[in-house]
Amino acid sequence: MMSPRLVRPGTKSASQAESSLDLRALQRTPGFMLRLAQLKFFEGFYEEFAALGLTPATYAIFVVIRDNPGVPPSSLASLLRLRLPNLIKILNELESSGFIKRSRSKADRRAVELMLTPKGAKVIAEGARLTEPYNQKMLAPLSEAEQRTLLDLLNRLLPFEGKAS
Amino acid sequence: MMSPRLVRPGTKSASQAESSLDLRALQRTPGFMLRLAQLKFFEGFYEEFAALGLTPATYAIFVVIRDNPGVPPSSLASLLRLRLPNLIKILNELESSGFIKRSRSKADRRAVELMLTPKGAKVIAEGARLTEPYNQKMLAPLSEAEQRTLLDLLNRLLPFEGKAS
DNA sequence: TATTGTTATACTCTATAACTATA
DNA sequence: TATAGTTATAGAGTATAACAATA
Repeated sequence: MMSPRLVRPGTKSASQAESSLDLRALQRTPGFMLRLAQLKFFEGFYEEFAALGLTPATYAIFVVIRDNPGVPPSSLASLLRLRLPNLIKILNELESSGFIKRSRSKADRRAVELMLTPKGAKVIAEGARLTEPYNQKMLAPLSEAEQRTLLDLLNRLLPFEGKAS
Repeated sequence: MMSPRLVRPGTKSASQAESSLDLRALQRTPGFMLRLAQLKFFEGFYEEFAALGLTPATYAIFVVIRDNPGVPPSSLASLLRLRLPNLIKILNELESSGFIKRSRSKADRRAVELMLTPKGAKVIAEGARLTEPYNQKMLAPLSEAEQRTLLDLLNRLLPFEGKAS
């Protein structure tokens, strides 16, 4: 050991323990706080949905196809803010695993229509049952009214095509 | 061209135009909305701060070192939610570019103390002047009261060591 | 010629293992 | 033995370019 010091053992360093850092500037930085919040939600997601093999990306893909059967990959990509080639790679895996199927549009034979298979519908149905408890766990520090406010503010912040709920 | 149709030209597909998709489930999903919001802030950041060569990561690093001179890499990493090896790589670049300097702690010669050089201090000072207009631009759809509410809710959501403002 | 989907590929970000030096 | 920092490296996520089929 070294000479006696005023901070308790377990702190990182006498001069700059983590708990004594000045973080006020970052706490007032919305972009930084949004990043931390998103990391929290994604880490929690992997824990909660790991058993189903769902990732945040595949969860969102399943939900959009479920609610919009026949949606083309291009719409799905722009909606989820994924580049089309990156989405295609995921769709290839989901199709070869039997969760979705592709078919060619009769009206425009370039276009692809995406559908859930029964297997895919089953997975997202099971995932949907985990969604509420998961969201409640992540949002636990906020009251129900505050949770609604947060969601509303996020919706208003984003330039969505369709109007928010 | 094909036979007449009811939707206007320019829409993606007669059956599933983007603007007619049902997105309500995702809009009620906080993790998804947080991801979109964070993407918006990061894309806006790169546009606004590109001239200074700042990224969201280096901006945050500069701010924490500025407000906490001597902070060790390990504290910085856990604070910014970066893995230490990944932070070290960034610190190496920042040091060899002359923005920060490392020195060994006298009390514990394993520990490194990070400081801004005058060059680094100048960059973050210039960056700080862009911060308010940038945040206002990103948060424009919200009133000032709503902006404060959003920031407050995000702070309350996160298990911060130091108390929020 | 323009659009949809696809492949190939490169680049950034993130994660893990192992090493050095100091304690 | 444990800790702080560092290196090397692998993996995931994201980006652009180019091509095939269809309009």
